[in-house]
Amino acid sequence: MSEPQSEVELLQRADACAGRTLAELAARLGLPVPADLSRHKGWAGSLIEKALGIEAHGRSGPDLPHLGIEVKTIPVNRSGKPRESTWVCLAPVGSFNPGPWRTSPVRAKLAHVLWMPILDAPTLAERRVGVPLLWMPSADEEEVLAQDWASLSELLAEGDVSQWHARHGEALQLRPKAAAAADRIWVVDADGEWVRTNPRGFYLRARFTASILHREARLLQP
DNA sequence: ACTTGATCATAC
DNA sequence: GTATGATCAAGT
Repeated sequence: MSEPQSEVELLQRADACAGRTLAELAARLGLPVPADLSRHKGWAGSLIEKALGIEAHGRSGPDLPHLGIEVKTIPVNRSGKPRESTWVCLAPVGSFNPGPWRTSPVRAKLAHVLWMPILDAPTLAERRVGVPLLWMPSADEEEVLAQDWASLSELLAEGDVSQWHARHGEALQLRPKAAAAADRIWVVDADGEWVRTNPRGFYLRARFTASILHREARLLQP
């Protein structure tokens, strides 16, 4: 399958996934379904990418560079509420000039997102794809994100690593992002000293993505 | 129940 | 090590 060449083609493929179980999509692609995600955390996301004809991995930037669209699966419960926060990108650390929201890596990631809800079920194989939603931040959403970016990027630039925790931010938050808690990077702290801390990344809070998905009244087609 | 910190696999 | 894809599991 070639990559979707237009937004319409992408959305047609996405709609074709709606209502299908992960087992059905995997079978069509000749892929095994793991018993659970504990050691295959990105499996559903990769499965959906393959189902949409997106060439997985090997490139950075949006999933569809030509269309400028990022595809994200999001696990939701039976009520349609997100079960998890959403990974955005690695956070720049150390002394740097926090640029404006407009040119930030967070905005680059979130400018256009095709949300693919994955509805919870007793087993992984039985989970179904919900109704896809192509999202662009509204003016209000963008303002919230811009403000979070301003405050969080300032914290990062200041170098006070004790403040690099998950409790800041209304929509965006900072969280550790590494293979293990022991992973360390070097940064210049607020006193100009080199210190070691763990890498951080930006995540979207579940509250925020819940408000996005709320636009789609029915997450599962009849 | 929900949030925060920790973790898993794979490609390059 | 960085970036892709995320969820797990401890803490509150």
